[in-house]
Amino acid sequence: MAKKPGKSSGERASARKRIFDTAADLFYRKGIRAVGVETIAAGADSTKMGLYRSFPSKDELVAEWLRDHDIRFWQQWDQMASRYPEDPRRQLNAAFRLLAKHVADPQARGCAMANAAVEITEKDHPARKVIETHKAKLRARLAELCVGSGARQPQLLADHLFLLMEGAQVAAITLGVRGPARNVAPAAESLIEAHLSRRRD
Amino acid sequence: MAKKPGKSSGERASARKRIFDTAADLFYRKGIRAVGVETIAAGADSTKMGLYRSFPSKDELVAEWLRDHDIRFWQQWDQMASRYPEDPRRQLNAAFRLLAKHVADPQARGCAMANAAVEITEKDHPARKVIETHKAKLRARLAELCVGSGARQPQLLADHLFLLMEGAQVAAITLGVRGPARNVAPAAESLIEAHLSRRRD
DNA sequence: CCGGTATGATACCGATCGGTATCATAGCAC
DNA sequence: GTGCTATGATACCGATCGGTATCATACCGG
Repeated sequence: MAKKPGKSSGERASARKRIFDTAADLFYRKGIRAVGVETIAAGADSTKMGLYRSFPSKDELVAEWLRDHDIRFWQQWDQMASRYPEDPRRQLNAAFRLLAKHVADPQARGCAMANAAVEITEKDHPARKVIETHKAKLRARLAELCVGSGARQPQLLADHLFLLMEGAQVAAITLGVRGPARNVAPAAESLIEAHLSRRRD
Repeated sequence: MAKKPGKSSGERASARKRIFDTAADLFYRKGIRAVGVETIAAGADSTKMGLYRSFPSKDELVAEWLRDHDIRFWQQWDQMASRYPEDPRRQLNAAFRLLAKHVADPQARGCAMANAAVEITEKDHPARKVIETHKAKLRARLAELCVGSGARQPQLLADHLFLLMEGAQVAAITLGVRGPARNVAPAAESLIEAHLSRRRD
């Protein structure tokens, strides 16, 4: 059996959890390659040896981080979707409101997955398939909602919306919260409407 | 006086140029932090010392690379624009065709500026203002064209198109040429049309 | 009390990082 | 020729990289 906190508040989390959380924070804020394992360990009040007792390598820690990000992402997504059951059009809308909220946070620095894809160029890095799977799933889920919304060309609309999502995240990095990123929701709305209205007649 | 090649073909370029070109290639393909100065020098058939005779630091070399990228980018842009004088609508169209061609190249790995923005998190890095200036200018030029095209809300349309551009570049990295990136041109067309047509009546 | 499990501390490994100092040489202008 | 400029070669610097080995200790369930 693992740890049962016993008393609730003052309990110190496991070294593994502290290291993982610190790594997640530093990787996202400073970048993967910019953060060394020693820095992570120190930030977690542990040591490099402590890190390597819980994770086989830095590369695997990175992959672990992104797997966790993927899980949390879809938890949020499903929770959002469950608020508008049987209404894919509203789910689409809610997804973009969620995204808009995220890119409006001055702390935010884009999408962890996409940023990792930029930094990691080795094709055999364990994080690469995590990233690709995540983004492929996002594309597919968008397509589902576009089908459900009755779009004329649902896969095409899904791709358009996908581009907006990715663009908003990177635009938040380069031009900040006052930049184009803050207009991502109305952009999605335009695109959706254009794809729902009959073409001309 | 500087180098006059004299005979045309077999001439070896200056060490500075070889180093610069090699750095540009490696930074783009492998990432900035993933490439050391020694690797650059070796790839240019020079030495680390040769690199530091032409560039004050790696950070400055990076900034120099992005400045050069900025210049070439706007040269291409202006050349494209000059093919449709007095027709901003067609210029917009041409810009997205140019982008579509770029993201269709399997060699491409997104936007050098945006990728650099992801990798460089130090706020005082000399490359950061290059990136920000470049992207702000892109946003402004798009807005000009949207005004000229008679959009109802030109700045808003410009931001929407900006998001598509950034999104296509990053989507090309994560999901490749067969991913959503290849549909960026029709996405732009939808957005433009939606902003040009009267709202409903 | 005993024995595992988790953890910290420290020292170490070879490799690479960005950056510099020094010496030699090749070409070109005068 | 004499210089000056550009370049290569090599050795070095302290710092950090990812990763490991070893020792000690603290806790916790039997």
